[in-house]
Amino acid sequence: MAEVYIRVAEEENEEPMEIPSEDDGTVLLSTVAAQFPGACGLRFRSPVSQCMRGVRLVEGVLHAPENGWGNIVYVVNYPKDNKRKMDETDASSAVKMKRGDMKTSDLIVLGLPWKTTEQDLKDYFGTFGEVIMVQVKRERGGNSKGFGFVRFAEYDAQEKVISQRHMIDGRWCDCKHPNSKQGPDEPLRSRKVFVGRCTEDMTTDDLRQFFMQYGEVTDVFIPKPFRAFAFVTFADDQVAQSLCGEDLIIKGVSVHISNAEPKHGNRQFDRTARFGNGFAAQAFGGNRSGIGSSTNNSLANFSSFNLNPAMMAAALQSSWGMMGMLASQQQTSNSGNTSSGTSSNRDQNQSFNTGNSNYGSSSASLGWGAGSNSTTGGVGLAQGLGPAWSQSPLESRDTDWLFCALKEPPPPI
DNA sequence: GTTGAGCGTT
Repeated sequence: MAEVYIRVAEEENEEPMEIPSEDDGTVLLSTVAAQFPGACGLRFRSPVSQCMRGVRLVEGVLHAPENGWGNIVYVVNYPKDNKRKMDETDASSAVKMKRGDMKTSDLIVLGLPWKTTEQDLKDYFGTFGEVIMVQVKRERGGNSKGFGFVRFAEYDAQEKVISQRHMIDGRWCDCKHPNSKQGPDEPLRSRKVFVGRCTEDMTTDDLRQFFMQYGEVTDVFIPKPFRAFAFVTFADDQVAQSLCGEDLIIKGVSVHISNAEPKHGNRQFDRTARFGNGFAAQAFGGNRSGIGSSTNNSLANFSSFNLNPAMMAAALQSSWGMMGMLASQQQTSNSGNTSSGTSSNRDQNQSFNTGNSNYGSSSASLGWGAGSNSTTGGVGLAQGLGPAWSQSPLESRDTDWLFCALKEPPPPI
């Protein structure tokens, strides 16, 4: 079947965006989520019954209704009511927040393609709000280090940017508060869980799509080479904590969820991070600012039932478990390597364009940013448009998994 | 096979 586009919108009467289907006529949830971060499914209004209907979702693959996708508009589903629309996030929460918490700060952008320039970053992030500083960190020779920094004028743009992943020049990138800024602002209760007994066929996409049913997932990390565990970070620490101790079934396999221990070399939250009950957090005043932990989540009030989010989710997950049993072995390599930019290695085996020496200093920032540490003024920008680089979005750091699988050395670049 | 990358002028 030829590629078709289906029309998807955040609300029924909003302008739809066209999302491409796969060759077999299905649509990957990951494709939808790339445009609608946090999406966990689709629904549509049946032309016959006039009722909303859910689109069948199996193993992260959305299947067309009986008569094909047609020309109707599909509406994005989000976990619970966690809609991530910018206008909604703040009107309410901003009121409760203290002023000091609303200042913007520099964000580190990880996983950048080597070829990405300051201008590229400004163009991309400019769609979220006014950008007052961008930098791409470079080696002395001018080669990108694969990360950079960005700062926004508006706090809500920053929040939005942190809350999702970013496709920049063909790679998935993550924006976070840099380590240098985290310090005591790190939430005391970990939003990250350890997922033990993983199998090798679990991709970051699989885990993201699975765990998204419990709440917004902000990061998935799978060490490479395969080590049978993973880390999943949620936007909300309560969600993370509620899952600890559970044995969940993913793709037919029972995985064990437990607290993520502090990373080696990260002293910041020794001790306190392991307490899941919130005691320590409350003792210290609980709600720390900084790391965009969205506090107004709909799962929080589960305590008024005798049902915690994990229990509720356990009921909801059955389809995954069963479908996983049946389908895991026949899955073709559809979403395989769209997985995370956060779990790729950083080998430097790529063809830098060494002829490009336009970068006078290691940082070319949009220099006028208030309070930013820029020093170079804006000149770097105009020069940042380098020569045409190879357009291949796949870089060698993305394909280590492939070479592992083939048990052959990588071919020469 | 159950605890992880990379973090900012030089």
